[in-house]
Amino acid sequence: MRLDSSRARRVLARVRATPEGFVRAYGDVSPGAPRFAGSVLSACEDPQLPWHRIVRADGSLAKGARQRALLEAEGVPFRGGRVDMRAARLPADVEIALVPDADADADAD
DNA sequence: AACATGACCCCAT
DNA sequence: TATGGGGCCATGT
Repeated sequence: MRLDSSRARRVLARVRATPEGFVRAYGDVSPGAPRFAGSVLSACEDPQLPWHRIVRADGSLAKGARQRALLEAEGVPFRGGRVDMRAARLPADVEIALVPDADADADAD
């Protein structure tokens, strides 16, 4: 797996652009090829990469308890065993951190 | 060039 | 909400 390929770099860029306290789905960082995102993260050994902020579209985690611990440490909200996507998911095309507005959309719908 | 695999996603039970 | 089945794309053999 070449992490320097155009696609891989695009994925990594989005992963790195995911602000602390938020998450994005595989499909968000790799539109059309969510599984590719998984391959990239699996291959990337960069300890600075916030791989834990990438979760499945339904909020479930690929790396289980370890991933959950990292997310909870950042304040990512959970609902049952998965991330509360409604509140923590970042729009697919956002590349900058936003000021969290907690209850704004937390109970709105 | 064909086949198998994957840190997935969606729709229908 | 939980399961099952089928479809997707990019890679590695």
